[in-house]
Amino acid sequence: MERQEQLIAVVRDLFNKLAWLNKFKMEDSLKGHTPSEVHAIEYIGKHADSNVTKLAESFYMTRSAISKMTKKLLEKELIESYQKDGNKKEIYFRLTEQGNAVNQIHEDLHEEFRKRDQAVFEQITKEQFDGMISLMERYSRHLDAEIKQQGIDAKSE
Amino acid sequence: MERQEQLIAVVRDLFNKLAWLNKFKMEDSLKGHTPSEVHAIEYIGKHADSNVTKLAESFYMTRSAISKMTKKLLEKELIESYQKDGNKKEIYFRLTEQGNAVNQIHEDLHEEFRKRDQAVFEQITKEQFDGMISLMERYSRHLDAEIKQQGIDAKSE
DNA sequence: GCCATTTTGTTTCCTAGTCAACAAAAATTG
DNA sequence: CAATTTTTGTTGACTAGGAAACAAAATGGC
Repeated sequence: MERQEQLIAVVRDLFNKLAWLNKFKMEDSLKGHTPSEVHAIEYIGKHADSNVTKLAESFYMTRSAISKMTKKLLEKELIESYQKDGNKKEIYFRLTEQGNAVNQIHEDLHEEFRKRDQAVFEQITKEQFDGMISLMERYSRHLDAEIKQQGIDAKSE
Repeated sequence: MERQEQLIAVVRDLFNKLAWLNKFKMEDSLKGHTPSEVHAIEYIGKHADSNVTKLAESFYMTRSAISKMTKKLLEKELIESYQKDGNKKEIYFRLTEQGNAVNQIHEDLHEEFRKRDQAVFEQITKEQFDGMISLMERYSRHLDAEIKQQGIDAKSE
C-alpha cells in the first residue's frame, strides 16, 4: 500500500476505535445527550456568539441538522438564545447553568481520557509532536486550497 | 490546550475536512451508492469470506446496520452470498462483476486523491513516517488493552 | 432609496444507522 | 449425548442527519 494511504488508513482506524471506546464512558456519564449535542455544548461554551451557521461550518454538518439539534438543547434548557440590537436575523447561543454543568462533566471525562492515554503520548518527543502538527496543518491548508479551487464554499471555522 | 488534546483536535478536524471534500467527488462518480456501501464493497473485494459480523467489527458498526446494507448490495447485485459445506449459519459475501466495476471506479478515485495530496506527503521523511505509524500502532494497542480491560468485546479486525 | 442577491434559520420528507427482540445454528458444558 | 450458552443474522421501531424548499432579514449595486 502507498504510505499515504497507509497513514490515512491507520489514523482512521485509530479514530474509529477511540471514538467507539469513549462512547461507552460518555453514554454512561452523559446519558440523555448525544455525542453531537455534547460537542455542540462544548463549542458554545468555548465560542462567544455561536450560531447555527458557525456550528454547522465547524462541524461540517448542515444548518438543517444544527437547527434541529439546538432546538432540542433549548428545550432541554442546556443553552439559551439571544439576539443583538439592530439584527433581527442572527440568533446566538450561550450555555445555561445546566449547560455549563454538562460541559463540566464532559471536561472531566476528557481529563480522564487524557490520563488514560497519557503514557502513549509521553513517548513522543517535541520534534515528533511538532512535526506531526505541522504536517496536519499543511495538509489542512492544502485541502482548503482544493476546496476553494473546486468552488465549494466551506469556510472551515 | 494539552498537546494530546491538540493533536486529537487537529486530526479530527483534518479528517472531517478530508471526508467532506472527497464526498463531492465520490457522489459524482459513484452516484447511487453511499460511502458506506462503497466502503463495504472495498472490504469485500479485499477480504475473502467476508460476512456481516466481520464487516461490523471492522467498521465499528452494528450487525444490524451491516445486515441491511448487504441486503441492498445483494438487491443491486453488486455482491453475492454463498455458504460453506457443513455450516448453515454463516453467510459469506463476494463481489459480482458489477461490484468489481464499482470497486475499480472507487480505486481510481483513490488514486486521484492520492495524486492530489501527494505533494503534502512527499515532504515527510522516512523517519517521520515510521515514527508516526509506530505511534498510531502503539496507541491502537493501548486502546485494545483498555477495551479488553473494560470487558467490552471488540476484536477490532 | 429601491430591487436583486445573499445569508440565516426552519420545516418537511427521506435514509442510514442504532437498539432491542428474536430465531436458528453452532459451540460448550456436564 | 442432552441442555445450556454463544454466535450469527434479521426485523421493527426509533433517531440523527442530509436535501430541498422556503420565509425573513440583511447586503449590495445602481
